[in-house]
Amino acid sequence: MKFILQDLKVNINNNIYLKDPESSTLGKKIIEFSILLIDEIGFDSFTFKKLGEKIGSNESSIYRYFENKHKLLLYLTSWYWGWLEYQLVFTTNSISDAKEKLNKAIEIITRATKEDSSFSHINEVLLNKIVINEYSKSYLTKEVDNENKEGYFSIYKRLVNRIKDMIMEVDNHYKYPTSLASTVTEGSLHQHFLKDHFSSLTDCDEKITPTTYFINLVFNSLNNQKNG
Amino acid sequence: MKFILQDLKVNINNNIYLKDPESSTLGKKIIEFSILLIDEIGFDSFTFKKLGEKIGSNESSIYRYFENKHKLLLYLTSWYWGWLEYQLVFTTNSISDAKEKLNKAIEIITRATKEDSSFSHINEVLLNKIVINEYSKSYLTKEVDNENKEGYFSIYKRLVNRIKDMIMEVDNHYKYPTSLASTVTEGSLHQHFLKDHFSSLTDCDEKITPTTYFINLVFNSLNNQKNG
DNA sequence: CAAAAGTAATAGTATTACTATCAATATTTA
DNA sequence: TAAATATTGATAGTAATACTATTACTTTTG
Repeated sequence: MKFILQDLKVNINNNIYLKDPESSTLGKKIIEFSILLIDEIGFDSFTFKKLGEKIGSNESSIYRYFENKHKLLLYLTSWYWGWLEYQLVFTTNSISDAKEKLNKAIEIITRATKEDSSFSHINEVLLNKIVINEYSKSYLTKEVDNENKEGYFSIYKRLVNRIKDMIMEVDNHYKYPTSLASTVTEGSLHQHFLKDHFSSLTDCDEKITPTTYFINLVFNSLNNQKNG
Repeated sequence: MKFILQDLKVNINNNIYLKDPESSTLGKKIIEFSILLIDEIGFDSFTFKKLGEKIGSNESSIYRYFENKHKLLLYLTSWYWGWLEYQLVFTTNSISDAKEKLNKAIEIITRATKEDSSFSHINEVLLNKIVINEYSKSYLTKEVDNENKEGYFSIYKRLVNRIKDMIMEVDNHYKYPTSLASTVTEGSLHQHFLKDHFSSLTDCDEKITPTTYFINLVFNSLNNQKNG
């Protein structure tokens, strides 16, 4: 898997950036160190000036790649969801049994990223943490409808849609496959957050993972005589 | 119900404010118009200066009530959850059947607020919208652990805990009552948001409400032979 | 080797997020 | 009712943020 992922280039809507960060050394540095810095100080305190200091570059150089830090967050999170989607498709592709396939899919989207694939400038473990802590901020804005129209969230939407399709493969009488898919995707981030900061609001801990919980939740709902 | 709610004073952790906004006319004006203004321009663009202009008061006067806008958001959302908790307790109190009780509880926490009770300076319909759009921002911060220790989220935690208890009353063998309770509470806000901005990520619309979806989700999981 | 592209440095603006001071006005209490 | 006290408003000021513009230097490429 690692070998194949080496050639992965996530296709990100090119209106999110002004200049493709993958196209230059500075661009890659911006991505690499923005992940480290956002993880370190949080997105709210993160500024292009601080990032510039960190990479020994000028603030104005960073502005040539991204209009503002919001767009950078959209870029990072899009990359993350694209990376997850790749794993999802790659891993579940060969599974013919619908239940087994869905089971694997839930596992992939709900697990914590534990290993940095280390071939690239992107630290996936930290990026996963950033998505848990900051993703909501990318869409809880007054501009969300415009940005959605522009296609800034299309990778995420495609991912949720894939889960929905797998749910329907298991039970095409279940009435809420889309909501269930979005509940698992977003709810997983939330359960991870609760585990780290509000342990009294979750059953998840070292033993019980969000994966365990969500697999149980989903399969309880599917092919269940109560759901009709 | 309205009559009783008239005397409601939600008990908010007094470290959230510098001076109790309920204690003066200006304080109440701050609460009343901050709800209108945040709904109008969003929390990110909201500033105390703009609020001051709106209520014909000085920026510095508002700073005497709240340290910053983050604390004001904590105040508003705490009030909202306290108000919901009151409704929950009041409405479910007399119900003896555990399933019926849980059903009613889910209804209360997942429904959209449609009517402003209009007795007070607080517009609950708009406040509900603010909670949907902005609540996550109150805890997705680097300060969350300290603020949690200070008790800034205790009303929310107590509410989720009440749902958890009701879930356990219905099925005390179910393994994830706390996660299910937090999934419903947070997931409900999320489904409402999706309904308004990402309709392709939810089955909820005018006909299917988040209430319908979550009641189905919860009762499929409880007393289900698969859940063991 | 010259042109083009990319990057850095500097400077500058408007806004934000406050703090401090003092005067004016209301309210409380002796 | 006068004095004391609390509350609010006005003004000013600071440091940081979120940019934009210009110019010059450096590297790549044709």
